[in-house]
Amino acid sequence: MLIYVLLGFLCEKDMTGYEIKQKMTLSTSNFIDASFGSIYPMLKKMEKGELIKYEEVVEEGRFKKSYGITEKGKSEFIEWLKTPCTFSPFNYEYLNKLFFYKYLDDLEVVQLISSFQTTVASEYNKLASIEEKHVHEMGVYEHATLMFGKEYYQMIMNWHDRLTRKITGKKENEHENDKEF
Amino acid sequence: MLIYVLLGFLCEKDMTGYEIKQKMTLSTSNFIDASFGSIYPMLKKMEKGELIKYEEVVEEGRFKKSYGITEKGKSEFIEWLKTPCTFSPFNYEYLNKLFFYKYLDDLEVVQLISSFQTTVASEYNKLASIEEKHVHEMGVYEHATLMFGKEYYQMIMNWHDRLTRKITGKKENEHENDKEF
DNA sequence: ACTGCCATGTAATTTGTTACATGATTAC
DNA sequence: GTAATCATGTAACAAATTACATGGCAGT
Repeated sequence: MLIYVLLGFLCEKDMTGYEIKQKMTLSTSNFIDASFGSIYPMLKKMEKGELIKYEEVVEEGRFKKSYGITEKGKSEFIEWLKTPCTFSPFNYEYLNKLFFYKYLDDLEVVQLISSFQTTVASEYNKLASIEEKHVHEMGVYEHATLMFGKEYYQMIMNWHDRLTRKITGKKENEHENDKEF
Repeated sequence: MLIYVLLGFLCEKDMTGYEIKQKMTLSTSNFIDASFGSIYPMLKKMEKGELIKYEEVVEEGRFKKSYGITEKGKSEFIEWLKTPCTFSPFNYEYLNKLFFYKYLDDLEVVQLISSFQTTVASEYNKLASIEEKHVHEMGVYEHATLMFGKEYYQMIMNWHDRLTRKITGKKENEHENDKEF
């Protein structure tokens, strides 16, 4: 979902395709790092759909297209942001969204996270039940990949718990010792 | 890399596309779970490339294509399996390979895992250095996604450590208390 | 002069998905 | 008889990649 990363970045300020790519490499390469070959055509497509607009500028003799988000783009982005994630283990959609949660209210974020936690927990349980039924017929490596899934989900749940505590703690100015997150 | 999952499954025994899909859902859906719309065309393509062959059989009045791997397919699969993974966070290639590591020697596996550990550690360090340089200009959520990456890599390293201990422990009949993996 | 970075873009290809279409068997 | 499962397949579409192509500026 490259489109939403681009919209998210353009929410903050106007940028060129090149600048967006740089920012992606720095801050989102962790879960998404598109190439120029997908960024530029996507920007063009979004411009046609009136989600973004651009000005042609010349800086230091260099030709640039400075893209900015439109009202239509902004509202479509926020709407996407508010939609709860369907979870799939190697789908970075939720990180993509979470990265931009600053554009939502704390309360809304906590609710979204909580609903996501439920989904993750149910995935964890699915794996746990597969493990229970089929461990005996599983080899070391098959079992290891299953453990990977379980540990992955567990990590996500812990990570979410810490994040939630950080958000609510920040809001209610709690005692919680949160320096560590 | 659907092709290698299919080859991997067919290494074990002859199967129909339908059976493969079932097995995937049960055992690899954790990291890959292709649809019929990709399995069947891929099987056809692999058959043309002589990586697999099939027999038409009729069982319980049902028409089936029972696919089996060829020597060419087997050697291409093993070659792929031996190639060290290029790591990318939301790329399940290494799980895909690891799932089939039973077809390699323990020694080879330990070496592959060890080389992979190095890659993961270097990714972890990349994130850590980004964090060090840019925490001050990062919002809560941006930081959270970065922490996700770090914790994810940490989890992988721990998971690999346990797996390595299990493999070497098994081989050398060590004292190690490995019941827990 | 040459290398590296800035900046944009296209074309071909890869790798899948979803939706559709068919038809047989099994269990209720 | 009808719903679920077994079994295969195609067509249209989606989302992104890699490789290629262009050109200007800045520093050595």
